[in-house]
Amino acid sequence: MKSKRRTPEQTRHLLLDNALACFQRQGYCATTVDQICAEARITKGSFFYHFPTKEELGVEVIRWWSQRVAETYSKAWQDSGADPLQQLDELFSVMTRSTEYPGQPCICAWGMMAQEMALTHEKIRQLCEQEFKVWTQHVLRLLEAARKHYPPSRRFDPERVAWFLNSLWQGSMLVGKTCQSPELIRSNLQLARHYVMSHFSDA
Amino acid sequence: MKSKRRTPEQTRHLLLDNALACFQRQGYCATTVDQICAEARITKGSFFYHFPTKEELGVEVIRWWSQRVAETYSKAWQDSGADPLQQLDELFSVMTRSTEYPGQPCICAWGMMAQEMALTHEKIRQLCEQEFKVWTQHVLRLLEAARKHYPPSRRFDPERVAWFLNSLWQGSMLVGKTCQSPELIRSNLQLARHYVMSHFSDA
Amino acid sequence: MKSKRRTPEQTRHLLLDNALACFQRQGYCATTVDQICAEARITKGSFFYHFPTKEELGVEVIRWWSQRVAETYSKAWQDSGADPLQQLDELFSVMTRSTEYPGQPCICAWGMMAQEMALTHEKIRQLCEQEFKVWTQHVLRLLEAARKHYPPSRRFDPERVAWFLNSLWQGSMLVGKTCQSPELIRSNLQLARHYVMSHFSDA
Amino acid sequence: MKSKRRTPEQTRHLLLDNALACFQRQGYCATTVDQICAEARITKGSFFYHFPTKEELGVEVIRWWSQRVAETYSKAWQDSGADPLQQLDELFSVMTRSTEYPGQPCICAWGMMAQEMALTHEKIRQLCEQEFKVWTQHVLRLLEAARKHYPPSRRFDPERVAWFLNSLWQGSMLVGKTCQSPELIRSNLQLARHYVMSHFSDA
DNA sequence: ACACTCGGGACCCCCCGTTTCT
DNA sequence: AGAAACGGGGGGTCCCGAGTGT
Repeated sequence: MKSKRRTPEQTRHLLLDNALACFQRQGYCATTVDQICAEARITKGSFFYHFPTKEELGVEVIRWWSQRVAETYSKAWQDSGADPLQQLDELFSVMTRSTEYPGQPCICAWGMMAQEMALTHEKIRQLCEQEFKVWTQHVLRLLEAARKHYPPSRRFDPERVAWFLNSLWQGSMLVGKTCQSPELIRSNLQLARHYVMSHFSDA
Repeated sequence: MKSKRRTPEQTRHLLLDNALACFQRQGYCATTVDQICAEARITKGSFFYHFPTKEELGVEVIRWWSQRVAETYSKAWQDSGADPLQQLDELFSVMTRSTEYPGQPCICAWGMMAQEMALTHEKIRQLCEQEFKVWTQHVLRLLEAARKHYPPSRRFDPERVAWFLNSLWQGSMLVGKTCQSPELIRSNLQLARHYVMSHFSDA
Repeated sequence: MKSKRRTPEQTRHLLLDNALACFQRQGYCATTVDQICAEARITKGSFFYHFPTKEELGVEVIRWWSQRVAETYSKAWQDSGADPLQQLDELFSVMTRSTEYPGQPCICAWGMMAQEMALTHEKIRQLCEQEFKVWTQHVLRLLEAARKHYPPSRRFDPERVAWFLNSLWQGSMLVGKTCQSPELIRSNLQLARHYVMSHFSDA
Repeated sequence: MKSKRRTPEQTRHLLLDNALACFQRQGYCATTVDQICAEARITKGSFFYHFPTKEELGVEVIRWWSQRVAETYSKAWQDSGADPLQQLDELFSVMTRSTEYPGQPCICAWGMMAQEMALTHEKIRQLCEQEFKVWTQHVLRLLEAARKHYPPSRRFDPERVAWFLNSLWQGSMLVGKTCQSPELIRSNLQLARHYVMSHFSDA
């Protein structure tokens, strides 16, 4: 009863992990299937058994990243009945923490894929749009919960604010990477946190 | 004594224009030298006369874009002695207006190049970083001028706010393109404008 | 106690049938094992259980085709003691009839395989040569029987005439397929029939 | 004043020559672009400068072969005012001679391409059909001229006879190659020659 | 014995960025 | 400036075998 070296699922995960890393580093187009295979120590023949085309891999990598995101934000997203402002705080904490991995810059796979392919690969664009929407929806939910529990100091549209945060977050990662400055991202997050909190009369 | 159809400079500009358009649409890697030449109706031999390598073209396209940006923002950037808050307003107007070209999405060449190449092409990264800094510096100058003329309603670091705006702007274009929603960008700009103005007691 | 859907022999026949059809349509090289399996609704794993290599399949397909040929010509080939000229007539009838399947052109698997592989796959070549010889031998036998019963109107070598017929038949299928004209094949067969018959003083 | 090693035309001819040889030996599908390039000592980059795709090369090879055929048959085809029967004789001589190159079997590129691709590559099929027609037309012209000058010993349709010869010729090359017997081809040609001549009362 | 999933590597057609020769 | 040539991959396919189950 000897076991194979890898289960098919492990092979698939290996490929997705390495593809994700490559896409985050170099982008989709600059990453070759050969490179992914080499880094995953898997042959191309095997690669194309699991994924029909490179583009389909791109789709799957986006979904793969969505899973990671879900895990990362799980504490902030969960419908725990906790204090909404505390959950908003947790949200910013999660984002801030993801800038603190030493050595590797804070990069969103969705943003990478979307930037490169939004205008040329409709399917990818739609998928990224949807993921952005899901992320925004979570924030929106938190903002609405907060507004219910804390009298807003002024009128505001939670959905617009949620998209504002989404955009700021994507832009921060882009600029932060370009300037090699995680601090820049954290600074932006602080300002954003203050901006968001200022909508609620916490006192 | 027949005159040439194009001066060398015109050829160069033609290539830069077409390369810029391609890079904005598809990104750097997905754009081939052939494609640029075909769209510019210029031969490859001629291309490599004007640009030693594709990467060098990338560098020049970034600079080319910088020129366009300078023209676009000229009214907001200029040191006109005008009212700083009015100039800040003009700044947001310029950005908003650039989302209103029908048919073509609002895309920043710096952001495109930076997203794809920041981690792999050091030279490009540095150039983008610098362009970001220049842009931010202009905003910073406006914010400081405004703070001088209008008593700030609260303490704030103009530089951090300037980078905040830069990031939001980049992220808005990225997300707006992905969601095919220029309105989203404009909404973000409105919120950002309000956020910035709220630092000054305008009354 | 459920019975299997297919016996091994059925599986094998299914593969041979589909391979034959593919080879006739596209030739050996252009046909992939994948395609054969897909059309036969059998997995590749199963394929390589029944045939060690693709080339070996080619060999078997040739034999498979020989069986069909034997059945088709059975009435003309059989040593029935019938009138030789009538049997020669039957021979031409069989060939003519095989051009009349509507929709599918008249193609010989031997000719397909031989044309593609005679110079590169010695084993295939030998097999095709032998099948050609068998076919020719049958015709030769008929010609000799006819010569015995009907005084030849002139001297001729039955073996050479038999090969002549073989070649004409192969060439007719080739040209007929190319010109999408079964009529062309039938015309050739008519002329050939007349040519053959002219050797015998039918009285 | 040094000259280039090859003119572009020479390069093209080199590729066509080698491709033709490969196609005749192995067929279209089994021949790889790499192989052609290697045998022509030309790089792949250069190959695809001259031919957009392999299939387009196939088309050009057919035309290339047509040129050779035209040269080979020039004496028989030409409208020389010579005796038609003598020209028919020359026709058979040309064909017979082409079986006598020692070492290399007598193979027609049209027949090779048509056999492999008639049912799958419509463009190739049409081209082969047309070449077959041209060849047949030449024979037809000779037959009609002969009929005009020599009282036919019996009624016959020259066009059908011409196609008959075409088919026999193609089939002879196919079978002759398979049986490694140029003699077989020559025997067929002799019988065919006699068959054709028997239509005219030469005496 | 028979069937199927998964993996492996060679290589196929084509393209890409680049250089060389006119 | 441009036509032609150049290699080195790029994505994808192909034939086949190893391992597992029935």
